[in-house]
Amino acid sequence: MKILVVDDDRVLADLVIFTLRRAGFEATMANNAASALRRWEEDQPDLIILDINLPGKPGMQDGFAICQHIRNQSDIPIILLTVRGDEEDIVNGLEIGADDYILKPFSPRQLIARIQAVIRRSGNKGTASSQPAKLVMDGLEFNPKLREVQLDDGRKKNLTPLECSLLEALMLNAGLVLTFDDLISDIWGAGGGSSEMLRQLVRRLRSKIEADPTKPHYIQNLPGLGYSFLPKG
Amino acid sequence: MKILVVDDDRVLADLVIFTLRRAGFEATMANNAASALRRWEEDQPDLIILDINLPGKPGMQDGFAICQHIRNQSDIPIILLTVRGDEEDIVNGLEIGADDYILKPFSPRQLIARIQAVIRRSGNKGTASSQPAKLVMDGLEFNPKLREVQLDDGRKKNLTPLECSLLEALMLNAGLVLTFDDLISDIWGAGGGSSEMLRQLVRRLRSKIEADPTKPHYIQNLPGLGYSFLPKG
DNA sequence: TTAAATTGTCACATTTTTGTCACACGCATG
DNA sequence: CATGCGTGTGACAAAAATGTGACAATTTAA
Repeated sequence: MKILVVDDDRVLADLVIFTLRRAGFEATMANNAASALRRWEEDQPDLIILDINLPGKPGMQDGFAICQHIRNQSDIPIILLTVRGDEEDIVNGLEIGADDYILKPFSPRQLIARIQAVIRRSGNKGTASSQPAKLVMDGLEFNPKLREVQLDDGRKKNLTPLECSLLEALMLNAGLVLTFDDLISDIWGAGGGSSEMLRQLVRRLRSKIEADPTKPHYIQNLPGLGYSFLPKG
Repeated sequence: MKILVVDDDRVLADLVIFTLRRAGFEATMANNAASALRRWEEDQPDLIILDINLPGKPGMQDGFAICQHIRNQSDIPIILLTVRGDEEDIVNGLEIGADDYILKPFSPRQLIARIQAVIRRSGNKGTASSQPAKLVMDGLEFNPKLREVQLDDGRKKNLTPLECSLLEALMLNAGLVLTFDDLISDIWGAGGGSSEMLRQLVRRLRSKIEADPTKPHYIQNLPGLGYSFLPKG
């Protein structure tokens, strides 16, 4: 999975690149519009992270223009970087075809979560190597591709797309606590979702994978914190 | 852990540096805005302590501007230094992204405690793969991230958010005496809390981590002084 | 199109956490 | 001994967080 980071702020771009590489992505960088377009054509990335405030010559290419240009040629996922407060930019960006946005400042974990959410939503067309075919933990076999789980008693259940996202997020971070906000932005992406929706989703997933949803074995709640998959590890 | 101290008052800055180094941190200093920005880029500190009253040329960079600039580029923790009374500055500072503030004058212990609190809060947010930090003392393992303690007999207990704050404050200052007021303002923040609430909290925490809450081993009371975690050492 | 599956919303039950009150206990002092 | 002070304890109420069921809205498939 190759990712192109476009940002005129080298420090921030470096930080993003570092985070991406640590998370196992290939990452390249462009610091201005011209270089961005060149990289886009030469490197053929699978995803683009684009600073919307990219400065351009008057009337010439800036972040929006790049976004539009690329969107006209491909449906490659685009994630916008923008500073808190420029809500207008976000709306514009999403309208011309960006897939998600991230507010600066952001935490590395947020960044990775968003990227994976976007990749998942846009259908995993990339190399299939990024995700393991099957997640198996404590008797629970989960096949995200088939959206199917096999319980420890052998029964199989089909999951809905959202249930899948949730279980995937939880199992990929098994033993750690994911906050409500982590999960919400992971599952529904920018701005979407609510804690109410998450609670329902958790309920529905539990009813499918837990032997007794009243006393959850896999998905546990840490009051005031969030949810965790097999917190004991 | 590298810390950058930005303050135009050299005497105070020296005192802070001295305190930090004694506590095992690397520390560098900047006495004006320009130097602060240079250090920020060159030294790549992990945390910044910033005097909000930093004088700047009219219309040019002062403490706020630096805070904002840095925050736009990174989510590095920023702690503001401000004199008692300038509550407005605090609000402004926190709004543009500072993580905490310390009122001057402050005790060295307070300073270290705040720094560790901020590090704990903002650190560990990193990749989901990072190991949760653990505090281990005299057979008691405390994982603030999971809000969980493991007793010396292997049993695990989940702590509530407030219980966590209390245990955190106590363990980070193990061997020292924390007064009621120290603990109250640490747990409930300025203005909140009461000694009654603290006594209840201590009771509830003891009932979870002490083998015999009647004869507390970890959390001891020093009549007239406050509480202390393992006062003997 | 209908019907089924999926997702979202609302009202309310249940549980967990936190705060408040009343009182007991030890201890020092007059 | 009585009194006051600081602290520990238990019971209970208030508040917050989470779980649940019913049903509406939406999407999907036939």
